[in-house]
Amino acid sequence: MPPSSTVDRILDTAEALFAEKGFAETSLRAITSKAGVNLAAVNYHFGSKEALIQAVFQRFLEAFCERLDEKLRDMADDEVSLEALLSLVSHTSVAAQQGDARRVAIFFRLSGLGYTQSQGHLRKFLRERYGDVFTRFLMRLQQAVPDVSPMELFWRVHFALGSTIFTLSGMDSLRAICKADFGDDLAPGDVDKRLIAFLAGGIRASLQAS
Amino acid sequence: MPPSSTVDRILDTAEALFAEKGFAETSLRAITSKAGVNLAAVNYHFGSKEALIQAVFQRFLEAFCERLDEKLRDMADDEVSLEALLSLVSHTSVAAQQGDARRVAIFFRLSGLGYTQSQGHLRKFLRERYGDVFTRFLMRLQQAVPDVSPMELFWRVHFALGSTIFTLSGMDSLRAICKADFGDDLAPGDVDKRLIAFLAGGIRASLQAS
DNA sequence: AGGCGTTTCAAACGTTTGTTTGTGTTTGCC
DNA sequence: GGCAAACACAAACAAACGTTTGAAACGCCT
Repeated sequence: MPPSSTVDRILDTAEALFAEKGFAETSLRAITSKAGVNLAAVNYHFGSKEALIQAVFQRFLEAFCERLDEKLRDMADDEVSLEALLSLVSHTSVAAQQGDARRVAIFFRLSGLGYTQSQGHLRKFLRERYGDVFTRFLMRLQQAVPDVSPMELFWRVHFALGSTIFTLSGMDSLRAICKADFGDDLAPGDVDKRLIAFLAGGIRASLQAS
Repeated sequence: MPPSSTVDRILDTAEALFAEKGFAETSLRAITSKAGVNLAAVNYHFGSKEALIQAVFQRFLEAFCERLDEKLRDMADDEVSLEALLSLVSHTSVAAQQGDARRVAIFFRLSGLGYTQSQGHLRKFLRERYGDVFTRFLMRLQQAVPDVSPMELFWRVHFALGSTIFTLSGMDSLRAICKADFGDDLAPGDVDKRLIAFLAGGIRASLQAS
């Protein structure tokens, strides 16, 4: 099967299973048997399970961060609206996964797991590797909403991050519920639009004195 | 040690360890040894690890849902603002944990884990048990923002849920980062206020035609 | 063809997991 | 005081885990 090597088959299967069940709940035997490769292949090609997890993230985030950074540079010093910046993240996610909505969902699901699960090695790995792209994006956001103080923005960005990861993690289930309850079969793009409106409203909200 | 029985010691220790590391990553041996009870005690009193997880959630949510439902009934048909409803959830969480901020953080952290981890038994358990309280709260929300269509509200509530769970899951780390970066040592209550303002802004946001 | 580095494979390794067993120990009730 | 029922305990259980091993198969180069 030349179109997919052993390494790729492991990565493809691992990212799907990790997204579905979590890291600790996914065994190497489950990955290798579903991928049709030998059990020892993971340790041979990646060294350990921990390294495999990092490799999965790296393949995801490399493409995403590269594209995002490029777009941010292209904008130079232009004034960019808050909505445009949020849409940029959305579009970059989709583009980085070559338009495959299923993979986009996996991408955010894994991001959420990476944020909540794992007691250290992953967070550290992600921070060291992609922290500065995040910082550059944050500065752009600050330009778009100068009325919001830096500290306020810090919190609101994390609020927004929570919404995004949480929503897109379970997007499939939520769309199914939506269809069942309201008879409305939304496309993933429709959800994005709604989410962006929500986030923009929240980030711009006035903080009442109290 | 009469003030805390074996069952309570197991529940206390389990909820703390689950919140810290996740369900799969926490072994029964870790729980029982830290709790100072025999390994077999878990299976004797709860039946299985899965049942222990459910028992931990039940102890948390019973108190919370009972209080929340009571407050909702007290409001009868009064007009209640969106902010007041969101604050109600916040205050009820704190009250249900007897004001212990550490336990409130654990509560939300566990909620997040329950939502993302576990492939079914927990979500089903939670839905069957506490689904109607959630529905009643949703109806109140709809009264507070009649301009938002039911389907739109459905999505925005889940966006808000994501923010809340995600934020309060990692509140401690975020407060530490905030202090390091801005020199501002926020109390948990301050975070709540900011979060509520963000959520209200998002839920009320206008959905631009596009 | 032959030798060599790379990759695959079945099998086994030592741990750790959740659970069960059998035997004490305590407890409350008549 | 004695007798069940409820509980605690050390020990062992089978299963699953990540990892390692050594030999077989492959692709390539001269």
